Amino acid sequence: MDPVIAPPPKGTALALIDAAIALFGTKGFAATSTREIAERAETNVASISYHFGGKDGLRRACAEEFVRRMHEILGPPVALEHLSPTEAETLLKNLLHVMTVRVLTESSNALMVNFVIREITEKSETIDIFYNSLIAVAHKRLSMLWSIATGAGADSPETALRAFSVIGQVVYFRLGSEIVLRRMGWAELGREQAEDIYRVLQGNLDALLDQARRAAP
Amino acid sequence: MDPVIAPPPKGTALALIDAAIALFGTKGFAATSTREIAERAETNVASISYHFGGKDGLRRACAEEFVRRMHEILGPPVALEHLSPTEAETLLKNLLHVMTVRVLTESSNALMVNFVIREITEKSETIDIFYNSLIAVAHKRLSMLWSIATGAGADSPETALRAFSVIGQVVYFRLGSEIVLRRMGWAELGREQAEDIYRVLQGNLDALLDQARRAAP
DNA sequence: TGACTTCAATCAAACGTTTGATTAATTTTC
DNA sequence: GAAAATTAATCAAACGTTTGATTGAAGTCA
Repeated sequence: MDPVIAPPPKGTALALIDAAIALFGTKGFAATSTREIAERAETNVASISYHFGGKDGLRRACAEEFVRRMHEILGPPVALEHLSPTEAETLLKNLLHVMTVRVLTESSNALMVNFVIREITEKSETIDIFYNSLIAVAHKRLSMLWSIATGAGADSPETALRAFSVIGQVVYFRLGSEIVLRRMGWAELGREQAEDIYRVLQGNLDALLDQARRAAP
Repeated sequence: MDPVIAPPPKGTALALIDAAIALFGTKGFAATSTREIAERAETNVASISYHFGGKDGLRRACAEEFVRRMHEILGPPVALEHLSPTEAETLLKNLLHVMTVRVLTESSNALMVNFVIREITEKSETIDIFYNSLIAVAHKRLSMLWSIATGAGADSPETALRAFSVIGQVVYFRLGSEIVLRRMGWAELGREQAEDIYRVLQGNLDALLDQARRAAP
């Protein structure tokens, strides 16, 4: 089931992946030329074919690298079974905070998230990579935490959709940052602004938790 | 301030715009060739230069067409000043329902939204068109309704961010539909599924309204 | 007829990929 | 342990194709 885990790339291969993620994230896959990637990685175009078999192979390698880094951020899976509702709520808010602040402010993460969303909307073949080795896991964990914190069914469709709606808020602030900046009169989306956003999202989460607990105490 | 409103395109020009929105929405601007657009519009490539001055001009025309159609959907601006909180809440839910169902299920709208989000994340020059003639207006209306329904300050940063977070949920289900379909085990995102999603989003909205009213009655 | 629109044909530029040569380690052979 | 052979990696140059744009002729409609 689990694919063979290739060793993390180093040297030129890694430089190409870093350059590609940055460029794919800002301009999109099709709009980025192999020459541009090679130039940014300070190597020759032929390196792309040599290391990854071509532009598509590099795209796939970027997806795998993204998954690898996300797993580092998320850390090893925590045993959730014996958490109290209060503990689950704390973990839930921690998760939301990490997602909000790191995704919105760290430019490397921001570019990676841009890249992933593009891949998803373009229905690229890399979706399988993201889905199987990241999203399914992360969404399951989120649903589980929600379930423990509120008493709702962990596998109910409603819980699943609710978890997506929470993720969706964060993703939107990343994608629509250009719009948000204009509307808010912000010059940049830095730490301060991300905390402002988190405060609102945490308020939303509190409201949802309150409601859910009243419905299923 | 307001740009001169050109007459809505007809004939070949309109066919080109329709074809372009569909292709830009599914594959992205850079990945779509002018030949492909012309073929879908059942005309010659040269028509693009003739009618729009080039591929970039067609992109701009697509943005303007999107704004035009959105204004048709939203209808003429309603006077909001004398609404009761209950009326405002009803309008708010209507707005959310229209956004959710139409954006998620009508394929033409879905493609248009995809196109717009791409334009925004690519920081295309068309952002100005969307922002000035649509987003600023829509967001303001949403904030105003929220303000009337809850008593919160209409122009406070918190209200503005809250409005974005509500929009974000809908946008995410459009962009991430591929992921959502897999997780939910759905074969398609049709009317039935959109209503499922709306039920959850309306629940979210109810929770937010409750909380806001308790905070500022 | 005359203004508007569409057409096939053509262009230079940019695209992803491939090529053969070159270099510096690493392994094999005696 | 030195010489020979193999491998991994990088490079400049060129490949054939596709790109967006342009041209001048042909068609359309009032």
